[in-house]
Amino acid sequence: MKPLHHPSIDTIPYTKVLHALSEPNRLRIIRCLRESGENNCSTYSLELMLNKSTVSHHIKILREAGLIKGRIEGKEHYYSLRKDEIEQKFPGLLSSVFAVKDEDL
Amino acid sequence: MKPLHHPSIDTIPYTKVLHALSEPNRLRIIRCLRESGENNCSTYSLELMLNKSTVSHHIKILREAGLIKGRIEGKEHYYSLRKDEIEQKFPGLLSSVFAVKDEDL
DNA sequence: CTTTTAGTTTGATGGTTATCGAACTATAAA
DNA sequence: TTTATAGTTCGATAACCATCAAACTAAAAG
Repeated sequence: MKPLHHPSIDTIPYTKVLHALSEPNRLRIIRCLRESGENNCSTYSLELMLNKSTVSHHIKILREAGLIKGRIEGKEHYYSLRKDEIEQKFPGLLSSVFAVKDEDL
Repeated sequence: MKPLHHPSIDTIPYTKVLHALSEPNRLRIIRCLRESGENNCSTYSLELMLNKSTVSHHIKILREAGLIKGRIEGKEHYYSLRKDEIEQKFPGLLSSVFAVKDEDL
């Protein structure tokens, strides 16, 4: 069980964050995390109707872009938004993401 | 000389806009347009050290994502930001783009 | 200990993208 | 009319990406 790596926000280019957010399923994951605070992968496999390996892939990209952080509890992985850090480094970005209407994704 | 097509902002998904902005050279073009108001392609060929066909490609993606509009004058094409429309549809997004420091792109 | 459950990793596939050079179009200049 | 200039389009290439299934890892349940 290797621990999850969470990059320092300072090392992450803005374009990398935008790229992570520019995939519709990943954007849905981020928006879902705002509502629920914390979720695990099986939640998204169900909600997005994606294979679990695909979800794992998207989660990894979001994590490496500094957008989410993970916590392992038993055999479940829980993820949450790195809200304050992102807001500190890239002010207004997450507000913009959450302001968008579902039908405009 | 077929006229340039500018899609209505209402037809453009947020993820498409993010994707257009997630490429560093395209993001530089957008940020440059904020400063200068209007520019043509040769400006960017020089500034970004890219082949003119590559610049043309990026400009097209930005235009089709609803971010810029073009005006043809003689043999030069001038581009400008669709600032107000974007701000109306996706509030805060452009502010976030302009708030980023050059070294964090 | 065996089985189930949650998730990652790997390999493959089909699609997309950034880049360039060459050919093309259209306007302006000589 | 010939030439130069600004930009688009096309074709090719190499890299990247979203997706899935299969194999793997680790923890919980039986």
